[in-house]
Amino acid sequence: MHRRPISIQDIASAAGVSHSTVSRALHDSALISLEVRQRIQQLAQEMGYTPNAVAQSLKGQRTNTVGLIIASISDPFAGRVVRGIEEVAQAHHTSLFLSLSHNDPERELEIIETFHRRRVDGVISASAQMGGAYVARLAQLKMPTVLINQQAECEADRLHSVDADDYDGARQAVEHLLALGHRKIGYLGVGNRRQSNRRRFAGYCDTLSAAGIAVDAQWVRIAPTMNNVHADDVLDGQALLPALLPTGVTAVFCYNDLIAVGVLLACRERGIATPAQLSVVGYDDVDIARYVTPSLTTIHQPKLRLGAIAMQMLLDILEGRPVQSRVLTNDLVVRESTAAPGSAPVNFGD
Amino acid sequence: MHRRPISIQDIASAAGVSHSTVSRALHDSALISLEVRQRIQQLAQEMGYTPNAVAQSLKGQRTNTVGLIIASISDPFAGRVVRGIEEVAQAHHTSLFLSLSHNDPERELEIIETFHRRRVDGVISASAQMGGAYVARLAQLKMPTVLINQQAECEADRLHSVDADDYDGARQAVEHLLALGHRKIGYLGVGNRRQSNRRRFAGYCDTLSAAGIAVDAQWVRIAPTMNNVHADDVLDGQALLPALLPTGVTAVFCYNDLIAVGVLLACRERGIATPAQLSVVGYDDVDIARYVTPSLTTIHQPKLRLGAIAMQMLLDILEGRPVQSRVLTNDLVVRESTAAPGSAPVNFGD
DNA sequence: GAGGGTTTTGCACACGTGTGCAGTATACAG
DNA sequence: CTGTATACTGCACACGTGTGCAAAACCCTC
Repeated sequence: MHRRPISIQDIASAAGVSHSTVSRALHDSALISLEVRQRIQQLAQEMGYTPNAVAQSLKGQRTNTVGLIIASISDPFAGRVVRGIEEVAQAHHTSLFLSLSHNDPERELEIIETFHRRRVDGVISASAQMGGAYVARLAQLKMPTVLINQQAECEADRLHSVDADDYDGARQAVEHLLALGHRKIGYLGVGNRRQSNRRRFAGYCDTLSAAGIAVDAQWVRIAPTMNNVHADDVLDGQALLPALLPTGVTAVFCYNDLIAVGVLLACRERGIATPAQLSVVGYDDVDIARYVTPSLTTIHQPKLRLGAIAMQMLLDILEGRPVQSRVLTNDLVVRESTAAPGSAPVNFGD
Repeated sequence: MHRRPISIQDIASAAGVSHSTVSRALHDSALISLEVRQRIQQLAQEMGYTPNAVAQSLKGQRTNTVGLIIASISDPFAGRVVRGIEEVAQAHHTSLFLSLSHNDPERELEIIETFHRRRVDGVISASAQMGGAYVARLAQLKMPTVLINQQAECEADRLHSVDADDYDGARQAVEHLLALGHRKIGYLGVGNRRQSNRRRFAGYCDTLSAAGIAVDAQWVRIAPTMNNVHADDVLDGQALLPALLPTGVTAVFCYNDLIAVGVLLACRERGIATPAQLSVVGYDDVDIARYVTPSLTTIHQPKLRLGAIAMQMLLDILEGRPVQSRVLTNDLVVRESTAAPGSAPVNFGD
């Protein structure tokens, strides 16, 4: 029932020539007479021939295929990045293998092995976890790799990265709050994306220190590391906020927009007015940030560009062009969730 | 520089046997003596051998590869569906090719051709547009296909679908509003997803009719078809609502949650209280629905299951098992955006 | 030690495509 | 008519893997 698709051999038989001639004719090789070339091309058209990319991949050493590792596709941040990647890939006739890691190191290794089996030309990883073993294996397999938002130290020739500047983004967020007059500023982070969390937290600490404010350990809460799906970020934010309230913070800087949304929900439950009683800053500028009430002040990451540049970088590596890891800048987007500290004290508990 | 990965031939040379023996040994064939089998397996391990899936695909007629067509990855609805698909695929050692159509029929055709070139075992499409030519080509190429939320008429043997019941979902939404006491209920739809929009609209019309209410054409607005990216759904909802206000509707049923979010934003701009002055019902139950204010009453689609079942169905087709298109049921989720029609009249304009 | 049975291995081909090299046909010059 | 340059085409191999069939090696029995 599953009759196989027609091959150049079939066309060769029909045209009364050898398969070599057909192969060359379809590639418009000057070795084949114009007349024969056109006849074969038309015949191929009529017979509905589609070249077998698998065979071509086996023959040549390129598969025109790239493996993509994403932590969670439900994360709105990843969605935009993937779109940027896909657009560039499509334009260069490269197909994407999609795999979700759910921030599970074991699964990440499996995915790498699968990609290697499939002989992908390269790998793009936007999976935030990045265990050491995982990157080590990537380097060992000599698969050209571009990491997104992971700031690889360029260990190997084939390991590159494109990042948005987490440290500076955090700085902008905190300085915005300082400029509004806040002095007690909390930080809500995550435990399962250590690299970026560490950098944003460092930006937060340093900026406060530079302003002569000693960071109180009570102001900082990190979500436990068990949950790795994105939806839980909101729950985490919601669960983490109460612990922060007794400390008297008038503003909170969140690891990302979803945490911030959780904070907003928690405030709503408790009748805490935002931003009158508590200012909230997110990170990423995902779509949701514009839709919640109040709309979120946040740090905008150039997600589409992040993806597009990563893909372009990978193509450059494959073509042997010189490439250099890049760090993009983020921009503060001021919306409604931040204001000068109000007179109303935070009402914790009831 | 790009030394090729080692092959079974390399192992054969190292072990002093033929490549056939290696191939059989690695497959634990009983034809090979246990001693040789173990020796070769260990050798393969030591040499870091990874089977070449491309060659295997060429030899066998299966590639263990599935093509995935999604309208837009940024659409939170698609994200969950993809996750369901990916989970089942991963469990069955099947890799996914991801392509985004942006609801562009021309692009959809290109994608189909690419998938065919790559000899994917099957295709899953969650691209809502579905031009006729596109499905026709799929059937012509004899690629086993499962459509999600497109209710294919099972034209060919290989064309199946898994859907959530749009008509019934719309019925539930409207009956909920009727039960609350609403009589004038608007509908905000989209122009670029005709199939599902038509079905939801039909459910809306029929339910109102069954309740003895004649649908006023003024109550219905469909977003123009130019924009196909998801983010614009919110803008469309925002832009469409004003036209609806003068008609005196006390509730509006939206094609999806994003449209509904747009409606909420428009209401906020104009000082219209939701749900006191206007009840809003969405569709899909994406995460955002829980995060906006007021949280959205909506129709929950089993997105994860939709994807998982689609993938499982495709695997069944490939294994020759009998399969049947399925229609899943949706559930009404009541939240804060709906209430009995208030006394306060809608204040349109200023 | 020859014959028969069993176990183990290698040869050769297949999958579909691309390409170096040799071979054939055509044209042209001597 | 022979020799040579030129245009065109086919042979044969390669990519890496899997498999039917035959051949080789081994064991056992008479």
